Amino acid sequence: MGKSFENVTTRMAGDERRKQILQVAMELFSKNGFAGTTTKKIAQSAGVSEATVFKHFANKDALYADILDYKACSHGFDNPFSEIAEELKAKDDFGVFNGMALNAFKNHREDQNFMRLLLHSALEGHELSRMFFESFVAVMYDFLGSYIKQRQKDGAFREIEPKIIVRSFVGMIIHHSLSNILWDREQKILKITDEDAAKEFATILLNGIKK
Amino acid sequence: MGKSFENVTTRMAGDERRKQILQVAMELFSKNGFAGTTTKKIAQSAGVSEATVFKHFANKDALYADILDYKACSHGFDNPFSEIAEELKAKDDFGVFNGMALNAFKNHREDQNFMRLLLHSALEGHELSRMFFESFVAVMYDFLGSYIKQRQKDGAFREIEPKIIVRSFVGMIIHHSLSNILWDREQKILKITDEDAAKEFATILLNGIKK
DNA sequence: AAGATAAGTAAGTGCTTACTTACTTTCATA
DNA sequence: TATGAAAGTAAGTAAGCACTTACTTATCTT
Repeated sequence: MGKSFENVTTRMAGDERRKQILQVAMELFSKNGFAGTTTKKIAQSAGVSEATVFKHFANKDALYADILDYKACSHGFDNPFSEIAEELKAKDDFGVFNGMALNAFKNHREDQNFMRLLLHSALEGHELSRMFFESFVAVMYDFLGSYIKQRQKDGAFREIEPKIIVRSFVGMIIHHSLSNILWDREQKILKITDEDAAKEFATILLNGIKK
Repeated sequence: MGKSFENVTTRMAGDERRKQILQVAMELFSKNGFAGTTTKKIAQSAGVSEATVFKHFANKDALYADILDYKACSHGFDNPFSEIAEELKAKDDFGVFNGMALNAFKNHREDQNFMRLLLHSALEGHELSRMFFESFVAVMYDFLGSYIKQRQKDGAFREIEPKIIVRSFVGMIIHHSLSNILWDREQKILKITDEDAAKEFATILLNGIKK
């Protein structure tokens, strides 16, 4: 008795197991960093032997790198502007900035592990960090920067270097999310809904740069 | 020949050696994190044997913990408002926010290793993170928050929850420093002097919250 | 039902890790 | 100038690391 329960087959299809290992590996890497996470722990958390982990991934580095692909394809760093396409077209400035912030807060909240992983990889100087930066951050600076430039031409915003404006706004957003993830999980310092935070940040920024 | 040079005594007084080991250890921990830094590397970087490191520190954990004491006591998280006391008294709003930003940028620039160490410790859930948060961040939110509240009473600022304003401004500052330390060391995305950045951030924020 | 293929593992490999032991060298002071 | 304490080390140790080998099971195909 009992034995039969322990003996239930846990064999999975290759793709399924791969995904499962990636999932638990991301959680561990996000908690303990690359060097702080052992392949043994990953295997244990996934409920397989270490050898199985190395059947699915050439080595620890490849496993780490594949997390990025996995994230990029599944949830994806899809264009953060697809969600605010209408506002952009309509030049609804509040809609644009408010929407961006709301979207970011939602993603950060749902993907705290990935946020932590990105920070770890930035500190460790891992390539993941550079890839994310180039394929996401730089693109966002360009895109939002060019929207701001257009609105300056329209006479809606003051003539400030657009990238400074982007940095200001991104700073508000990232710092707010990081505060909630890293330092003030219980929101002792500032308790506020995502909606209110987005509204306030967008308002402060837009008043700060309007003509 | 040569021998005599290699033989020059490098023996140090105990306290001196201790400090030197702490110094190189902090650099390594800030680069590679706790798990990513080996006691062997620390010893090599300090130019002593591993055994010597363990003569001075009971174990790797104690060495890490002592770095925090060392930093907390030496530079200390001293009050960030002592440098802008005059501006605060004169209610020179631009002076206050510009001065805070400039001060922060200077500290972050001079102490990149400590910034990185703080981030590592936040991710690893180390006590250093909590200590820093309570003795520095929380205090700053209170202090700057109460200045803002006063200026709202004076009719200078709009009635926004002061802590949201603090978060906005701190976000701009921290994110700018972190960008320069972690993601964009060569300032490919945004090249700007500390002075200009402080001025622009202060201007955007003050226009964003003024009545 | 047989054979091919893929999922999975027990038991290693050589290397690195944090840490120790047993010893030598330096140097201030009596 | 002899001595004792402190600075320093060479050469370990056991445990842990990423990764491999040689093998066993399960499942799908024909």
